[in-house]
Amino acid sequence: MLTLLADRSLDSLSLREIAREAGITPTAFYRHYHDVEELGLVLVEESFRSLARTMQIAGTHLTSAEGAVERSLEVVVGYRYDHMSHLRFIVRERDGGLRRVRRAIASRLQLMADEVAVGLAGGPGRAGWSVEDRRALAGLITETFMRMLADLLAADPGDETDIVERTRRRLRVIGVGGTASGGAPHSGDGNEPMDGR
Amino acid sequence: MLTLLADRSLDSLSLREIAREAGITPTAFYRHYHDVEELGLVLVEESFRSLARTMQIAGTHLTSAEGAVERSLEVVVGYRYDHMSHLRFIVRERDGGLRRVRRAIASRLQLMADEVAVGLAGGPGRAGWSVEDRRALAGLITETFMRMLADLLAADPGDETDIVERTRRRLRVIGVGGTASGGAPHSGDGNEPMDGR
DNA sequence: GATCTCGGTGTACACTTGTGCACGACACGT
DNA sequence: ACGTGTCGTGCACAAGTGTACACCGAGATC
Repeated sequence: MLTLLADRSLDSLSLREIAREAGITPTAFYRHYHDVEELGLVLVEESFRSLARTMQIAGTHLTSAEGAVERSLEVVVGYRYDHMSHLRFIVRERDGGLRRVRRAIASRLQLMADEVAVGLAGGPGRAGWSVEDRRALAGLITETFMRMLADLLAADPGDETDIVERTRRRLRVIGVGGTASGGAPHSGDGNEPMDGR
Repeated sequence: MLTLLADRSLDSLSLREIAREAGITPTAFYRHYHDVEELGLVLVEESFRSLARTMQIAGTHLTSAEGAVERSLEVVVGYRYDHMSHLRFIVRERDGGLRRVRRAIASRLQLMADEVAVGLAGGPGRAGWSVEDRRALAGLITETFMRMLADLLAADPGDETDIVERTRRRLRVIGVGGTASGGAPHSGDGNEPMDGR
């Protein structure tokens, strides 16, 4: 089933195609789901089980100071390999799918980000932050990761390191992982003209 | 045509539907485009003309120090009303559409973000930043705006102010618009209720 | 004036689509 | 042993699909 969704959106799939892929007659499909939409909602649940866990782990990694970005990047990039189909489904349907599927995804993502936010509470240099600011930060982090994952799915293999590198830099600019104080992006780790000299 | 795309993805549209909407026979469609995909590419160009301009303006607003976030938010939120159809198309097809359409969108977005990056160069407190860091910042900003726009399209009217407020906070956490120095989110303004703009 | 090209038409064909209906196999509580 | 669900099948149908083909009127070009 998920192989069908590899390069087609859910609402462009016909019930018959799905049934055929499942090795089943179209009528038998009705026994299980009332709708293609209903199938979609089930897939959302299924997909988020792994994604939420991964993001949680990546988030807590970001609370430790040094090498934080690296480790959480590893976790998320690894997810991309292990759960490609689920990921692809979420990424594709998040903004494009049927309305109820979209809504389901949005609410799971919200939950996911909030979990990351509580994980962030223990982090260094963020003692004085309000709850809302921590949620905003968690939102930025998860969105940045989600963007990376989406880009990785779309890219051909050669561009992967560029994408990861870009994400690394964004995280650093957000102020996580490098210097505990946040703020300007970890000035001084070379590799760029830095136009200062 | 764009009314058709209001709640359907491009690759779920049939050539016949499109032709019907255009008041034309299916065969006549071939005179203009070889493919539905080709139509999609044209729509991408068309849509980005306004979006890129808007984002550019919003970006340069962010370089001025005080009230910066407010003004650029106004610009972007305004865009959502004026070019809803184009926006909807981009948001939906960005991660979900046909491969070539997706690619086209990705490259336009990249260009757009880079324009924002050069606009950012003159900003306060970012004199020492490297080119790459400025690009990362611009990427974060445009992604944050794009997310807001996508969420606005999906939300029902009551939630709009929440979404805008969330975006405001994210921008502040990124470090634009408030204190010139960037860094921790505008610390020192009491903050829990945070009702003041 | 003849000819060409462009954007349009209508018809046709072989498929695919969602869904309704009648039916079969098998597990299971009584 | 027997009803009763549950999950499957096959068949049928009207409607919609992409695309091929032959044709047509208007305007430019020779």
